[in-house]
Amino acid sequence: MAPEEVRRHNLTAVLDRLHRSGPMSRSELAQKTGLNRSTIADLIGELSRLGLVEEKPGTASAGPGRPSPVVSPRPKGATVLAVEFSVDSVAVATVGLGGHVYGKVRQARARGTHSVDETIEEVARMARALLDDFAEDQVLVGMGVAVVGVVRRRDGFVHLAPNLGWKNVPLGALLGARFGLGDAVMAANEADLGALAEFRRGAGVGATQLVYVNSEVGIGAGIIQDGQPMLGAAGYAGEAGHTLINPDGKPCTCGARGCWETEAGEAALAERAGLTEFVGQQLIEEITQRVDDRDPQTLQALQVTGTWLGYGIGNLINVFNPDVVVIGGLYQELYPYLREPMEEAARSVVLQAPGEAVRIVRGSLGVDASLLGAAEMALSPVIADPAGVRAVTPTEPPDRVEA
Amino acid sequence: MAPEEVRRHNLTAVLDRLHRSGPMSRSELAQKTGLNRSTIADLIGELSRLGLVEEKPGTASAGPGRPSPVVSPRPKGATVLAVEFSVDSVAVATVGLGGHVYGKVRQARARGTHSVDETIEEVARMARALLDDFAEDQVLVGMGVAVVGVVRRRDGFVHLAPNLGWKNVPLGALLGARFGLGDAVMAANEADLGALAEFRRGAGVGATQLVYVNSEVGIGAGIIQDGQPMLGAAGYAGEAGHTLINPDGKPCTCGARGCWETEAGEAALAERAGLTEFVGQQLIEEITQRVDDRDPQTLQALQVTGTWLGYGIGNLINVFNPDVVVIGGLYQELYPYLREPMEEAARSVVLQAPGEAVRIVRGSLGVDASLLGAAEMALSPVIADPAGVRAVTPTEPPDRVEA
DNA sequence: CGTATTTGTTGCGGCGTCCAACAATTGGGG
DNA sequence: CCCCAATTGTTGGACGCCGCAACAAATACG
Repeated sequence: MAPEEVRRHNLTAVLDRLHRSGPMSRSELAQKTGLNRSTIADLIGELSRLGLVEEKPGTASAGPGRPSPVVSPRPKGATVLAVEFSVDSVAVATVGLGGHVYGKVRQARARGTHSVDETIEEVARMARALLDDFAEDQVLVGMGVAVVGVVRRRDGFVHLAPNLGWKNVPLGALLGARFGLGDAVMAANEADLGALAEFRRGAGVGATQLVYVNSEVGIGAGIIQDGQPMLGAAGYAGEAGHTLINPDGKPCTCGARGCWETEAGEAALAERAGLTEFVGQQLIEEITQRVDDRDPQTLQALQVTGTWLGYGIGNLINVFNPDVVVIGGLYQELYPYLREPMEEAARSVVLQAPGEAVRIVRGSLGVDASLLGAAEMALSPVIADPAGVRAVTPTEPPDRVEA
Repeated sequence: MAPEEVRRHNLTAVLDRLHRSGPMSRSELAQKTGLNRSTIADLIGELSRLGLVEEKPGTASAGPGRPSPVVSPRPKGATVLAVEFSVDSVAVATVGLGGHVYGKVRQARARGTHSVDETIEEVARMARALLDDFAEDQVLVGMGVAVVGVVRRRDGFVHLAPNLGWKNVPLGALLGARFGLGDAVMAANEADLGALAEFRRGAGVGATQLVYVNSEVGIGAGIIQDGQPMLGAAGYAGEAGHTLINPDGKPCTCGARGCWETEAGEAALAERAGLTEFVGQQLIEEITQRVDDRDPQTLQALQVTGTWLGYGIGNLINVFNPDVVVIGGLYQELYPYLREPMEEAARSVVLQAPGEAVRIVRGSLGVDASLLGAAEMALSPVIADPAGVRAVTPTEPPDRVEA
């Protein structure tokens, strides 16, 4: 490890703290990082010159002593485009260092197959409005993409996204080309990014081992292991929705039978509730309505589905020994109704030791978890090498098509 | 990161390479670590003064140029006691840096409850013979312990070890006190350590994401994630044997029903084969015999058990996206018979993407995997801080009891 | 208003790595 | 047999980065 690597390491340590925990006094930074006051001063100076942090004179004063200036991450210094391709919507946001959201657009779409090209053009239109709002000195550094499907981390290759009708789509490369961002595009699975977001800015802050359970049409899991996303050998880890949990179960879209998601997924819930004509948000609303009316079939459906959900969660707890399990996706909204059977079922599976320390909680970022996770992912190279920040200038998106 | 931490980091980088990959020329070390020739010379000098490596003059000469001396890890410089408390045996070994095994003793025991104190005394007797063989200048640095049960990593507290009849035993502290090793004792689960050993010195060398499936009485998994053992929040990760895989299955010792190990474990196999009076090695031998005789019930039992084994492995592949799955424990020996149904069942569960790159292989370390893993674990503090090595002197174990 | 306390600032020293020049050693070609 | 190219250990010096200690600045409290 060369001296310059040490420098990078320490710049990262400081910036990472600010990015995660927000504004902080210089002296606090020195304490937390264990670095000397003079070193911190020097590091802050460099980060400030790079435009990644800014200092406001001594706003923080508690007790006697010279007031310490407060250092804040500077969102304009490094902003990313976050994009989410979800089951029934597409979303774009601009997010800066420290997690500041400049703007966010979500566009509902019918479920089913969508052309890749048209979808990208739609994203381009949505992004244009957000990019137009950029300040003069605002620096764009890349793009993060969340996809509801199996995505290879390395290059953003979409192996399979049944809910979009995509197969073997080099999405990362396509977006990079379309926006003129080259390889400053990172893509990953929705659940993995939801996990990252809830871990960084949501219900899982402070966890060391986090399991995020994302339910949309299918069920996916995202895992944070020792503070780092667990990617697997090729970035495909977390496909817990297709673990076998009931050999006598229903056939699954994946070709197997009795997968967790065939028992605990949205379709299973809808079928048990006799509401197969509804999907997504409408299904949620319909169910909520019927719960209020104390409809027995709906209550029973929630009971059964919650139980299956809990079995699968129990399995994940035994395997990962997490301190937090976060329920994300659709079921966030049904959490109050699913909670009891889910927790009971999980308890029935979980061994005593891993069961003692775990909390099962509802996600706190709502539908935007994956989108925010995509932003976090795209910001990570900046934090890993603050001095290496390169601004990218997107090619001008096309003018809006006039009617 | 202070300068002294940089030094430690680089010492670790060099020693770790030697420990894992064995003897290596100086120039090769420089290449692999990216450090300068002069820096390498300095680091080797320090490690040599610490007694952790030794140089033999230019044995390695390929092509023109000045021959580069070969640097080797020096096992005597840091040796550990490795102990394994398994289902039907206790084992002790002395292992030095680089993985050199000085001696190894395994003592078969009947299954069932064993007194903690007597077991520790037995280990002390076994260890004595090995310690007597120590050379004058051989340095003992600690003890690593593998336990067939649920063990808390931090302090070696045995939460539950049904196969030994132990519950809430502060094993780490007891062993530390008995041997006068204080807190230089580390304990962990058998499967976790089997994973570590196969990853470092067995069938999983070179993997990035490894899943080790250990079958003794129950089934446990050990996971290597990005080259590091995955421990979970409290060190209990990997209890895959108690994941629900068949809701209509048999009751499990854990209180639940349809756990993976009730379907794919040793007891299930024995029952299907009609050999419930045999356990462990005897069961293996009996089965092997009957397979040679083409006994239909045995063949069928292997077919069914292999299938269940494969389902669970498939689940793990979907969740972890490993590049290697290593079959360890009892089933290593039945691997040839289990392989086909296992692989077919796994394939039926695994998604295409994570299934493409994975290899399912038989462990190559045999019954000693966990024991060797315990040694690797106990050696890890030396590698993490080579300059901080402290020799420990075990209290003289009691004289052998004369008959 | 003075004192204790905390923290930024500054100059210096130390540690650890890199660099460049040189020496050592070997293989191969004439 | 000798010379040259290639590779690598060795050595002294330079550089980068951090820690330290003394000092200055700014605040709370009595």
